[in-house]
Amino acid sequence: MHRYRTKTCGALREADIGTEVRLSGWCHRIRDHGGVLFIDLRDHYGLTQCVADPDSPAFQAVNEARSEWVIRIDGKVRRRPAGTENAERPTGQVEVYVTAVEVLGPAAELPLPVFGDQEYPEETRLTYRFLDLRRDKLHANLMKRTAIIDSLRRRMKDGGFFEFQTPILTASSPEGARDFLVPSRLHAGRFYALPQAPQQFKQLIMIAGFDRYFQIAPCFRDEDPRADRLPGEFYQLDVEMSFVTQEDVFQTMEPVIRDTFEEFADGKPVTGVFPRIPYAEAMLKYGSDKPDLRNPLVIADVTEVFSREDVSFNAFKNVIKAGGIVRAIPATGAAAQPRSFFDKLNDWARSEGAAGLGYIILEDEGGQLVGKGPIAKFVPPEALAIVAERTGCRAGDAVFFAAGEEGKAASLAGKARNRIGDELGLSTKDQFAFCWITDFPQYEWNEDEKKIDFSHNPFSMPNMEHDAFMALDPVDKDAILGLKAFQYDLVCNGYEMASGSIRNHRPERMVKAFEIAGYGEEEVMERFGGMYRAFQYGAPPHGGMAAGIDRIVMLLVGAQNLREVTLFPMNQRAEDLLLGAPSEVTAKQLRELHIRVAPPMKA
RNA sequence: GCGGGCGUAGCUCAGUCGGUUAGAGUGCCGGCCUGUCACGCCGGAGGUCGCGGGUUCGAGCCCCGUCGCCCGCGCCA
Repeated sequence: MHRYRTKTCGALREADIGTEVRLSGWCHRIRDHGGVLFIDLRDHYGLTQCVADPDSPAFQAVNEARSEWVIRIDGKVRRRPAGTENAERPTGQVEVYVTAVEVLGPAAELPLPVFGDQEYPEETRLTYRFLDLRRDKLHANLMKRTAIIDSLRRRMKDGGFFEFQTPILTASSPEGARDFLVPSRLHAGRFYALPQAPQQFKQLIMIAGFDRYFQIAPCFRDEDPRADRLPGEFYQLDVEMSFVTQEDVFQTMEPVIRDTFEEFADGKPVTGVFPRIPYAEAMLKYGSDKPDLRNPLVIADVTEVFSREDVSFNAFKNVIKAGGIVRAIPATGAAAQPRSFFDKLNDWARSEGAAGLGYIILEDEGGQLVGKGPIAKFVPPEALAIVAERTGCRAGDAVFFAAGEEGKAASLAGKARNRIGDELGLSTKDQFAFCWITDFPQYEWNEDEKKIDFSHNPFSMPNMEHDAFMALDPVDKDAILGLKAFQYDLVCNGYEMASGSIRNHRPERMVKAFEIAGYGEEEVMERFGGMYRAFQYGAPPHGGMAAGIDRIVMLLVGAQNLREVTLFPMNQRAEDLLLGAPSEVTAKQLRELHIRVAPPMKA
């Protein structure tokens, strides 16, 4: 007989009745009836009810077992007495009558119960992550994660992609986030960096001629986390293809993502053909470059309406005079809402730093559309009709207005759209609503530093014919800021799921692109010398994307936080509470690395 | 760095207007119980009310400070 087990705790069925088995696992629940004693023995595969009574030679030993002890039991499989079967468990028709017990690993009193689905504080959960991971929900989430990654990997391989491993110790890179640095022992004062993404490597792989690359790649960024952004490290499905247009990337990756979602969505609908929304349109209609398309509300621009002579609402007129805009957010059916609904949204807008959210309630009076509410009296019927037409609103609806500087008003309108949709229950939550956001601007204006910045990825290809781009005047701000790129995001339910671009693979165009953003040729050589050199020697047109694995899993298991789909996440302050990272190191280690610690001065 | 929420038994929480010895559930320990599967019943142990200071006859509760965690902002091409 095997030292520990002949069957797992999820295996026994009626067919096994009468056989002698050996099981090992954790004592999940113990029910002591004095004369008869039940232990639900748990392992990765399931639960098996084990029974002992005073006739069993193991009765005393079983009696001493406690929650989460790891024990081995020997026994005989038997049919449960009629009426005591448990239909909820695959093993529920049978039980094991215990004849021998060996304690393999006793457990102290638990700081975190494994049984039940109660919520516990993050700190406790992370400190005792190994216990937390034993719990049903988390265990299932992590298993789903591995299944999803298997599925993605299989689909990529079936699509003709090859999986490569790129370096983890690499050079500090040009991406926007802060790098994690690793001091070099052999080179005093120099540092490796952990990759924020394998961006340059995957492009070099294309230049090396491997044609189609993918990797389930760890990425490292030293930035503060959010519920949908893990501290420190996360995984991406990183993809790159040669001789492709943006359309090819969409055609290749859309089925991978859609089919994976359909496979794991438990029947929830998944977008069949992902709509493509240009960035500018997304900012107008949804006030965001990651719109939640489960929400049916569509924002409209009504700047023109509030500029009309017959509209006398000076608060908006002044905004428009100062170069601002007014956006209208429909609130379908909101006319029936109590006053507090409108006040709450207004208070929220103020808490977001806005002056407020104006609104008009649309009502029917004798067949005519009339406006109600604080600012309705400034908007005559003709103007109101235009607002109604633009927003698709009718009597019984309400319209909210966000006014201000263009970027701020659009973003406020977007957030208001989310809130209004939620408050009115307009979104069908149980679905996966995808879209591609396309035509991102190549550059954006950095107001703080009064300069032009790359708006997304410095390696992406400007959407402009080569000669025209090379002829661009770097000081022609309007032309530069109007320039679009072959740069795209994949969005699902308001989360950015993937981001990618067709790359700028011509060295002279790369230099030009950086020149526009204020980098001299020398600096480009210094910081991106490897890429620049590679582009000199026959670089194929190429492009790709990277999808956030953790976020995909989070959506598919319905979790609100990435920690629910990560084995050993760090806390909000990027600490590993279980193993104690980051930690201090010895003076010897520091000497070897030529490092001296200079702690911040205490005030 | 900033804003918000939280911090009371191993764990999840309650604690009224500032007033007796700080409670419940669960877990733990002991006892009873031969068919439970969130077993049931009886008893017991278990507290620096995050920490420091202040106001008060009296502080878990009020005030000031501080620490920790989470959420958001900044940040994250």
